[in-house]
Amino acid sequence: MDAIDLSLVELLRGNARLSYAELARQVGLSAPAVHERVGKLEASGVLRGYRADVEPEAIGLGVTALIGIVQDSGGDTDDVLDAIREMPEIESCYFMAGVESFLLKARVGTIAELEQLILRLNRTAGVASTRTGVALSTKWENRPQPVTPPRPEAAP
Amino acid sequence: MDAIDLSLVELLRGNARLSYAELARQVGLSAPAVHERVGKLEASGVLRGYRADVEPEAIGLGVTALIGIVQDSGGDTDDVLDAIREMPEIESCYFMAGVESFLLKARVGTIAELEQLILRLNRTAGVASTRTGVALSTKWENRPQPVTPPRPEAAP
DNA sequence: CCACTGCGTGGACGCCATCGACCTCAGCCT
DNA sequence: AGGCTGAGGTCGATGGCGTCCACGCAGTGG
Repeated sequence: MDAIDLSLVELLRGNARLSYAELARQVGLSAPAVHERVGKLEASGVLRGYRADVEPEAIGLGVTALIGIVQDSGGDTDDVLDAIREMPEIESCYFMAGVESFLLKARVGTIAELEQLILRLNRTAGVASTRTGVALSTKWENRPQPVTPPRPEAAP
Repeated sequence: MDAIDLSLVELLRGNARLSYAELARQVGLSAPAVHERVGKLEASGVLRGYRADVEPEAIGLGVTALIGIVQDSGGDTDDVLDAIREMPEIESCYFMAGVESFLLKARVGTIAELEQLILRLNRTAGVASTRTGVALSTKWENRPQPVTPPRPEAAP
């Protein structure tokens, strides 16, 4: 992970469809060299994939909600997690410090579907209660941070 | 936005680096036809961009926090929004129903940086208070929903 | 009936991805 | 010192891909 790798990651965060030739020009290497570096970044898990950023409303997902989950005392966290994982509407899942064990981001088409989702969550074994807030609008999402300050790190 | 467009969006959500030729094979059209369709989807804002999905720890962003913002009574929402927008650590920003006007997702390198960020937010004009929860781990994030059920919609 | 428009195909051509051969340099062993 | 070795780069070749253009083929309105 040197400075060139960081540049590549940065460039691909901004536009994942850049060609290797274009990346090569930007970082001042040859295309095969960039090809190999990107391959290694993928293999090492730094680059986990490439996703199109889609306008949610365009694909029928106009309702966004943030849902906090309070666990039953004695409930198994992994069981709850497995149950949540089976719900495709849950786009993100964070395990949190605090009273609420999980914070979920869900996207559905309608408020009625959100209601169904919340009912399903409340019915899930290990879930004591939920608290959901509806997003009136998404101002932005997954904005890539401009640069990576070279954080001091132990050399391998 | 017909079924083929939906397939293209779906395919690109799964892997934004698929070639037009590969997309063409998958949807049963020629490469130029796919090229044109994708171009129109981009122009119409359905496809907003293509992002590499990066392991945050790998680029020095190991701390994730969710922050709720309560506005001052009488504070201007847009002013608060503008201030938030200037903070690069805020990756997502939702305008919410409820006591907290905004729900932010922030990523920073260290707890110390998070502290600084929270102080900055509390110092921002129009912000009455903040409430932040730290994510102990991110189970998953921005998982693409499997398919889009063809939701009934008014034809333009 | 015919022109127009939208949307597709097929062909052409230059650029790109990718492979293999080779180069260079640093580190290390003898 | 000298040479081995491995990492990581360039260069050149080639087959596939992106992209432009001309054309075909509905469906539509005058």
